[in-house]
Amino acid sequence: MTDTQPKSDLPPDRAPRSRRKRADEIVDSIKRMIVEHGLGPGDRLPQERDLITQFAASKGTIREALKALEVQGLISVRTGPGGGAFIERMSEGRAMSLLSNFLFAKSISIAHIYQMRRALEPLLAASATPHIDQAGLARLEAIIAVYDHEPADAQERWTQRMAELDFHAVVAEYSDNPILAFTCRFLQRMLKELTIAQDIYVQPEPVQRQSGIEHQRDLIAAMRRRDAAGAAAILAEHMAEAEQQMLGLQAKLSDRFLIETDEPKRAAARRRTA
Amino acid sequence: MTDTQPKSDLPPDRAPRSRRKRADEIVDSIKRMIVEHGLGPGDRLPQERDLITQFAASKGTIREALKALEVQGLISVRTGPGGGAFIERMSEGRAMSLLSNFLFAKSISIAHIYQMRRALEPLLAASATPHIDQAGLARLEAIIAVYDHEPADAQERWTQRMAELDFHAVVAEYSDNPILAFTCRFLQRMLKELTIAQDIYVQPEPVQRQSGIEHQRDLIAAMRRRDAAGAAAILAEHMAEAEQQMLGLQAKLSDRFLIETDEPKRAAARRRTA
DNA sequence: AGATATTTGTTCGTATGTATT
DNA sequence: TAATACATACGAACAAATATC
Repeated sequence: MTDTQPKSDLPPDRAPRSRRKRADEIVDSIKRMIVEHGLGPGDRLPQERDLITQFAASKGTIREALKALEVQGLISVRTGPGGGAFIERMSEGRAMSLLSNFLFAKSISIAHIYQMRRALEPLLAASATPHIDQAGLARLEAIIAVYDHEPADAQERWTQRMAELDFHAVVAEYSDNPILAFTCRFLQRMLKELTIAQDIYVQPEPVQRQSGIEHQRDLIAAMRRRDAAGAAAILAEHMAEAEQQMLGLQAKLSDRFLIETDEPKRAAARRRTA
Repeated sequence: MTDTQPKSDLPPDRAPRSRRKRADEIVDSIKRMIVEHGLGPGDRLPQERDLITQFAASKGTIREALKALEVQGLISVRTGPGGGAFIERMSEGRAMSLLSNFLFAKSISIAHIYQMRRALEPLLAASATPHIDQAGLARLEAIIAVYDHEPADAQERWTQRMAELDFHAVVAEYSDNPILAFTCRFLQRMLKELTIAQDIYVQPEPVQRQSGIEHQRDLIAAMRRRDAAGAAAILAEHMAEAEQQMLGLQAKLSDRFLIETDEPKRAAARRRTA
């Protein structure tokens, strides 16, 4: 146990051919310090001054290390008396952004996303069914109200499509499976960000509104009577339908594409330089 | 747990309560610069000196910004002539580490992971079936060879369990769905890191080896004849069986737990300080 | 192989900004 | 308002790494 075997598990990534940077060592040391002292969210790290003496490093190096921890969502730093670095609980939004950075390079399609949603959203609904409360059901009904009528203009159409995704996000809040909930919400976010999806969403009736609403009302009813299997079945059908419609509309628009944020600009820039 | 802040309403995520840091502004500017110039992996950013003049910032501030980008896996920095900051393609390992940081706080159980694996691994196998080649099938067979016999000792038992997970990781390599592949491999990694799973893996016969191997050989055969549906069905059965066995063994050992890396140490530290 | 030029890495001193009291 | 305690930012100098000749 005490022998430090390479274990062949650690270096799957890149060979650290260059010497370890001091700031990175300090990052690891601070991480160790956190777990060894059992620090949790809200607890404060030693202040810069003390870290400087403790690690015998300069201000700049310590700041780099703290910056690294901040980007990872592990700490946040405040100025003023009583300020300093505080342990944070990483927000879901940050985790998703970081993950988006990774998937940025890969080509993600509507088909990829719906392949997963079709499998996972039913599970999500089932796992939320035992835990959702009256307040949650009321929130779902309130969201449906956003799109239970014909949109007046493109702006409202967009709002309705986003609300439809929010519906599923609320369901995720009541799941007892954190990793399932995260994955589903991430997929929902991808749909919001995917440019091709955005193009689809502004099309007239990107999804059969009536049919979708019926499914969602059925889902609420199933959850209310704590029918997990029924909830899953309803969502399976709902997802299959949504997938068909999205793919159908996609066929009319484009073929391939990349993820969200800035890809179109990037592609355009590439074309310019070519 | 002890979320001391009443905080009531507004700030759900991005609360610009404190003034924006200069380094963060520069991070965003550099990101914009990257997409606007259509920079891809391997391309170089301006050197520190130029960034300093360009943003009218000090060296320390620029370095903080670069460190932030580095942690996000967007760039890597090299010294020496021709050195500088280069655009990187974020590695899967880094993405998983970042995601682990997020899920660290939440309690993840074997049941949570297998609930997802049961749904996703069959999809994965199906999506890999049309694309896997002879080399891939050979790799799968080679991995099976690692555990097609009784383990001699605890060390080999562990090695066999890891190889079993690697089997599925190889399948993931041939999927055409990047996000599905990533998710499955992440779940596999969680199983490697979960302490409770580690405890289970050193138990004698944590998984019925014979049955598992049969499934995997069947899977290879199905893939070889390009039978995606068959592959999915085999994996569905395999996962259901594995889940039952893991949960059964878990019941004999523990009840709840947290994720890998340092949680045990942290829990121990808490106990010490208490 | 060794010297050199280039570029990042680290340190120190100092000044400014910001939140608490 | 002022004093205090902390992070934030600047600039100059020096140290270390590495590609090239």
